[in-house]
Amino acid sequence: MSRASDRAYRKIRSFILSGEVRPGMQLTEERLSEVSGVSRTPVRDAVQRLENEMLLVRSASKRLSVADWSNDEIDEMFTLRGMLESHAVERAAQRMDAKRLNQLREINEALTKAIDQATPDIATFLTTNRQFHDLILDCAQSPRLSKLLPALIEQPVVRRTAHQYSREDLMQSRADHEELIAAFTAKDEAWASSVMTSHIRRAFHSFSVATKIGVEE
Amino acid sequence: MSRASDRAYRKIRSFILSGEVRPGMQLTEERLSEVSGVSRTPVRDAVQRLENEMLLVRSASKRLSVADWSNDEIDEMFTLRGMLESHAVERAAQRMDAKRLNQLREINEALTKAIDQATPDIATFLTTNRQFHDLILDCAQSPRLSKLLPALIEQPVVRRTAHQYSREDLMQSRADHEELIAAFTAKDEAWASSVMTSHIRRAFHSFSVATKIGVEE
DNA sequence: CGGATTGCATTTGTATACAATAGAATGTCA
DNA sequence: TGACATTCTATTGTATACAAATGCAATCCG
Repeated sequence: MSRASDRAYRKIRSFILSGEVRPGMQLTEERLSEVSGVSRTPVRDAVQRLENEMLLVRSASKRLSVADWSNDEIDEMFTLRGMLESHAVERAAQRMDAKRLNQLREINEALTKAIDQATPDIATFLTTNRQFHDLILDCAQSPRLSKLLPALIEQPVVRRTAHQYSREDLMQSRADHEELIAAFTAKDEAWASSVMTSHIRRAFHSFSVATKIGVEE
Repeated sequence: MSRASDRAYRKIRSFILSGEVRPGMQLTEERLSEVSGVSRTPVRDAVQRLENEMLLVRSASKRLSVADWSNDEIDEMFTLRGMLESHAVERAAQRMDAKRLNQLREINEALTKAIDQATPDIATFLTTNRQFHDLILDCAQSPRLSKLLPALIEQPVVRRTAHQYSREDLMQSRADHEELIAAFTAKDEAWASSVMTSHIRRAFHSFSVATKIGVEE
């Protein structure tokens, strides 16, 4: 059986990622403990984790609310993610082995199946896409990156706009993954790194178009 | 009066940074609560913060110990710090104002005084150096960077070897700061960014020499 | 003798009661 | 009426007791 603090963490996190609780909304620890069915102690653990991921924020008076990001913060989030994932992919290229390379290929095949349909299966796309990035992160063998990156990758704003992505966006993602695999096969760190940089920035562009933000009017 | 969890955090943190508790050393929450004079509840808060900064780690069985980093992890820590501080300095260059520019100049004058002596005042050097980087971080106006960077900057391994830095290292740091100020004055982000990149990498080199690590034998 | 197993001691995890504090509401007086 | 002080209330912070889990060592059995 999992720990109560983990259950609370997952529950609150899913509320935020799904958009069930809106950015800026005020929360109380007691309310969260009711919702997640555990006492305030493990809730406080969970809340602190979510604060560190910047999904929750505390006002000056320690009151709790769901984070509400400015366009500048979202832009920077993608920038940082680009820098760190490019770095991760360099490390991964140096440490890649045949077994994991095959796993990457399998994951990307699953991803291909998900989008090669009349109506792309976005949920599966998101899951397999995440698996792909997670496996790379695993290959990078860096505890620090493994701690920092997930908080930049899993974001409510991204999650909520995913279903608006065009087929071209999804196809391009798949192609990027293919190229990454090629770079890994060639053990070419610089190639892998540059592909990842554009992969992430392109994701930001798709996101911007989907949400109409990031374009000065 | 500060909160108990903050007092515990500062106390435990100072033990780690000063080297009073050694890397790899096992700790218990109860022992820490005795040492810091508060109950286990705020100690757990403090410990979670320190875990996030990777100064403390938990084993698979949730037992607590002081982090002990490999050379690879230290190298990467400097790499990440270089990437993030270079990014911070770009943002800062765009947002710099006259008042803060003057503050930077004052801080660097204080730093100069600290090292222009028969025996350089390392403690003051560390303090003012930190002030310099903190003020830049403040100018960058990025909550995310403000959360991530301090954990990369304040590190026990660095702190403990600081007194071994040569006068040349200290003078070079001062010169880097001067150049950063010049870049800020010229509002030249790229200049500022590149200076910061070498500034951090040079710091890693000084550190490596001081500790004899990072050199394959 | 080696390896699994059980029981005990240590340590972490959780619930709950209470203390401290910040915000809101109410009252008071010029 | 409006600014200020004063309760009152809602919320977070802390201590403590107890539950669960983990490591360790003695024990048992092959």
